[in-house]
Amino acid sequence: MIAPLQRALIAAEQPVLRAHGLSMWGYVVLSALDGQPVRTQTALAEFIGADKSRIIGVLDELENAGLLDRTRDPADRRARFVAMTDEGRRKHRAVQADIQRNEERVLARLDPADREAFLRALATLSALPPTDITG
Amino acid sequence: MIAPLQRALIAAEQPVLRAHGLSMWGYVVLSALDGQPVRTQTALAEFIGADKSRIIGVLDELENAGLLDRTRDPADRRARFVAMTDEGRRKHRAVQADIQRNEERVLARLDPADREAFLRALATLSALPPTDITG
DNA sequence: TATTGTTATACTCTATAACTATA
DNA sequence: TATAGTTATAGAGTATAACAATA
Repeated sequence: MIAPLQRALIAAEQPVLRAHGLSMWGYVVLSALDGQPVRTQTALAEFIGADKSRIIGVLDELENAGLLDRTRDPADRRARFVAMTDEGRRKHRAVQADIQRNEERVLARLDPADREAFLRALATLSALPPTDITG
Repeated sequence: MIAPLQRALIAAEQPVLRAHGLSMWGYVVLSALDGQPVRTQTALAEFIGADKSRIIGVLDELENAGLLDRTRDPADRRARFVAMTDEGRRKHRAVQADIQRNEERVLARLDPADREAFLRALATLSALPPTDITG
């Protein structure tokens, strides 16, 4: 049941992201940086369930677009501190608002009590460490 | 929230499927055939959200393993009627039982009311035509 | 020697376009 | 001419391994 739902939700996000000039991974990265920045790209990649080599092109694009900054950690010049810029925060909020507007429309299909429980359950399950699910 | 949950659930299914000698798509096809067989492979592919060319190798494997039959429709010799064999049904039930046992364990994290509402909401949303979600 | 970020390479998946056989 | 199934090819996405800089 989750698979077709996710497929449809991704399809719904696509035109919104395109309108904002963002890739799916770009949005995922910005979402991960929302709130707290991150000390290493490796940690960022692991957090979003991607390989460290996979996000480099994404970070390049986001940096070129002025949506985030990569600054070397003076204490360990190997590491690159990654943080959103103000423009990145604005962009992320705008995209998120567009996406959530559509999600609201979809969630309106549920009766209010189920909707609350659904989101609560989803939050609980998605926050579990993957090993708790794989066993 | 759905993306990481699905990733973890797929990771959990992988060893179970491997133990039964089934691929992910193989399991999806068997699940789709559970209950009613299908008159054409194209319809089957569309039903599971795949391209018709993508499931051919899967159908070959399942047929070679004796889990399904492909018989030509006498009324239209282009079409191939696809149906599970008894062994296919047994295999599907066995795999499904293993997978659901793990899902039960995960769902036990939710309190019973949320769990019921979660499954009900998921059934509602996953049954929507994709266009209802994309808008 | 180990780790961070990067690049290069290979591999897997998937989509698209031909091809056949039937209609 | 159109459709069902199949095959072949190309493209995207992903993982793996090698590399340079720093620790």
